[in-house]
Parts: sequence; structure tokens; C-alpha cells
Amino acid sequence: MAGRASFRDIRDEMARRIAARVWQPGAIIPAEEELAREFGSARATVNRALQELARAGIVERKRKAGTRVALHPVREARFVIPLVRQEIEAEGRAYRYRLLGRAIEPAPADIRAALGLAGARRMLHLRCLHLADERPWQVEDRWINLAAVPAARAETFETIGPNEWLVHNAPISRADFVFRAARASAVEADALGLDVGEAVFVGERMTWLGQEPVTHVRMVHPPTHTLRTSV
Amino acid sequence: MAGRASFRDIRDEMARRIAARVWQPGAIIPAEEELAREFGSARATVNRALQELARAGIVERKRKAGTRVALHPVREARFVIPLVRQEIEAEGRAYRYRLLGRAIEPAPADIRAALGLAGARRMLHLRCLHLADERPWQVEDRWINLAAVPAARAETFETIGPNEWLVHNAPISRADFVFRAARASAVEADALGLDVGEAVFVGERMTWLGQEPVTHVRMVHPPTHTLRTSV
DNA sequence: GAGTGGTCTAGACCACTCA
DNA sequence: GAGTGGTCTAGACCACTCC
Repeated sequence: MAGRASFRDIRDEMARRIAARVWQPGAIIPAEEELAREFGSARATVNRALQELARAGIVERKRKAGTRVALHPVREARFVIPLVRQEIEAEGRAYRYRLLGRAIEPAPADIRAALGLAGARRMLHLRCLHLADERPWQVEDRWINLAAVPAARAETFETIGPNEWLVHNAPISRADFVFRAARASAVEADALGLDVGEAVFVGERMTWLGQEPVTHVRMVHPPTHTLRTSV
Repeated sequence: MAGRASFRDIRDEMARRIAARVWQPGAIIPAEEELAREFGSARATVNRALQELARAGIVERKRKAGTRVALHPVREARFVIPLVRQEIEAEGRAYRYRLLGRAIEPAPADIRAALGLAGARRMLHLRCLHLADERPWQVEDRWINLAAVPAARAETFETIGPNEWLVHNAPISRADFVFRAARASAVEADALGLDVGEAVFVGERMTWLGQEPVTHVRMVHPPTHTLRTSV
């Protein structure tokens, strides 16, 4: 603390005061200039610290009105989207991957619609199983647009999962995610060792590079799976 | 464009170049000083623009090495957590709320565990139905810690939902979220007009003010419901 | 009108990391 | 060692909004 205070120090100290309710929910906190004097820094530094707190939803700022502690700091939740392998290994479990099927065939209408592809198009269709400690964790049903990723045609995907392969071989610029509950189809139930009709947690991801669709993946998990976050 | 370029203008112009692949995925882009010359701004302004792109995962920055366009801009997804009313009205549908049950009773062990409450404790238990265009949208099963929110004891919750009431009456400092798939219980199926055992999409939220638990809510949706985001 | 946050500039020094 | 990003300062002007 001998040197200059960084915006991080100031941000953390202000967050501490809010958490300790030195500054109470709903209360106005001192203006930037006053805080700058207190912390012995430039106003711009305090401003940066406060902007980070505002972006996190911890404070709310209005010109002239000042800065006040938010009553409800949580307005959004963020989920990191890890590779399956990392997700499993982060839990300290052994990861294993198995290819269930590989074909080049016309994509069904719902996949084409989700990707915004007009007309029938032959795509690379992969079905994979991801296991944690030898227990089924996720069934993956993936369609890859060979026009966007021609190199995928030469890859067998027998030892590397499409997700990991694509990360290194297919840049993207945009992605959509959808999460839902569904009943397990016969094929999914079989792969996951569940009863047909059991509730499964389904994630879908669609990616594009510019205007060109890259891939669509449907990830099906047993009902024990959860998506969680903390704010 | 006659005046000074703002960091927003610069950020958007750089994002445009990346989207248009003028700057290709994986490529190094010019250094801050050079960009500052090009845009006729201070280096700090370019720095702020680039930091926003880096925070969004669109570029990756390293000292000495420079700034390069990310191959995989998506590492996390953000979901806004709206009030049910806003969620329904944003879809242009009519919102209606109905209280199904209200009682002060001991909280079950799983609720106490999720909130980190030791020992049995009597809490305010509410069951509510939220409808969109008169069709069941969400069943809400909520427990409120009366020690943290004593004013809730005097509220009937017959005309205002607990979520909206709490937003105005109970500040919080932290929240956890969990999403999962489950099979509808008899009570849930009845409220939502589903068959027992149908797959439902379940969200749970737990909130705290400092160390004190505020509320636990379990939100159950029909399987048509999805959680979606776009990056 | 006046108070507060929002942003820009110009310059400086530092921290990291590559060669 | 040197190039690049990271951050801070001091000052300025602007934009918004409350009174």
C-alpha cells in the first residue's frame, strides 16, 4: 500500500465496503472526486473502478444523481462453456471418448433451419459418446458443414472428439446456445443407459464464421447433470 | 464522424473488420500506437476499445506479442435473469399470476442444505403459478427466510408475486443458479397441465444478503421452455 | 443552473515476454 | 534488450439529469 493505489485495489476496497454493508444497499456512495481524494488517486482511476462495479451490477450510476449500491446486484448469470473433456477432468474424473457413428448425408430440416441453410445439403454427421470414469456423461450428435470446414472430410474422429478438433481447425465468429429439457429418445437412452422417455438435459450449440454456418451440435446429458453458476 | 472518434466508434470499427475478416482469425492486428495514429485518437482510447474486445473474447492480447484475433471468440455465455412478468410480456403475451398456497412451516432438508441453514427453521413457503395468455408458464415453489425478511410475514402475496415483492423489499448481495431437467411430480404436472413424469425444465435460485440466506426458489417450466443466448 | 458521471488527451512509467 | 500492452495522472470538456 506504500505505492500508488491501482484501480483494482480501489475496486476491491469498495466491493468490500459494500459486502460488509459499510455502504448499505440502496445508499448513495461518495462522488468520484471525493473518493479520489480519499484514495489519493486520480479521478479517472476511481472512475474505472466504479465502472467495473457498475458493469457487474453491484452499483448503479446516474449523472447528477450519483452512484448508489444496487438493491439487486444480480441481473445476469454467466456460464463458461468448457470443452467436455475439461468439464470432466475439472471434477477429477477420467475422460474417455468414443465415436459411435460417422456419415456424410443430407442434414434434416430442423438442423438446416437452426443454421439458416436453404435447401438440402450433405453434411458430415457424427455421433459420439463422452464418458466420465467409464460412465456415460454426454451423447453428442453433430453436423459439420463441409463447405465451411473441408478438412473435416479427411478426419476420422476416432481418437479426437469433434469439439477439440474443431477448436484447432475451424475458427468461428458467432455462436448460439439453447438449453432445454426433453425425453430421451430410444437411441439416446441406449447410449446413456437410461430408460426411454427419461428426462434429459439438452444443450444445443450452433456456430458461424461470418455468414457461413460451421456446425450444429446437440449435447444430451442424463438428468443428474446441472448447469450452475454463482454471482 | 467529424469530431473526435469515441472508443465506441473505434471498438465497433475494429469489430467490423474482424467480422468482415479484413483481420483474419488468428492474425496479429496493428499495435495500439499505430491504430491510434490511424484513428487520430490517443493511445488510451484505442486501448480501451481493445480491452473491451478482449473482455468479450474477440481478441487475445499479450505484452510484446501483440493483439491477435481469437480463433474461438466464445468462451462464455451470458443469460439475463428477467422477472417472469418481463419475460412473458417481452414475448407480447399477457401475464397473470396466481397464488396456490401460503404457509409458515419447517423447511425441508434439501432447501436448508442449499441455503446453508443449520437445524430446522420455520420459513414462509409459497406456491405460485405464472401464466402466459392463460396458459401455465411456470410453477414456483419458494421458501423465504423470515429472519432475513420479516416484512414478508405481513404480505399475503395474493396480488403480487414473491419475486416482484422481494425485488422491492429484500436487498441481496449474492445469488446461485442451477438449471436441470427433471420429471414432473404429480403436483407440478397438475399445475402445468402435463402428464406426471413428463420432462420439465427446472431452474433454482438461492440468494443471500451477506451471510444470511434470503430465499430459495424452484421454478418449473413445461418442456417447451428454453434458455437461450447468442454470442 | 449546477452537480455528477462519461470520456478524451498527452505524457509517463511499468510489466511482461519474446528474441 | 526492446517492443507491446497495462495503467496512472492531470486536466479538460461534455452530457445528462435533478432541482
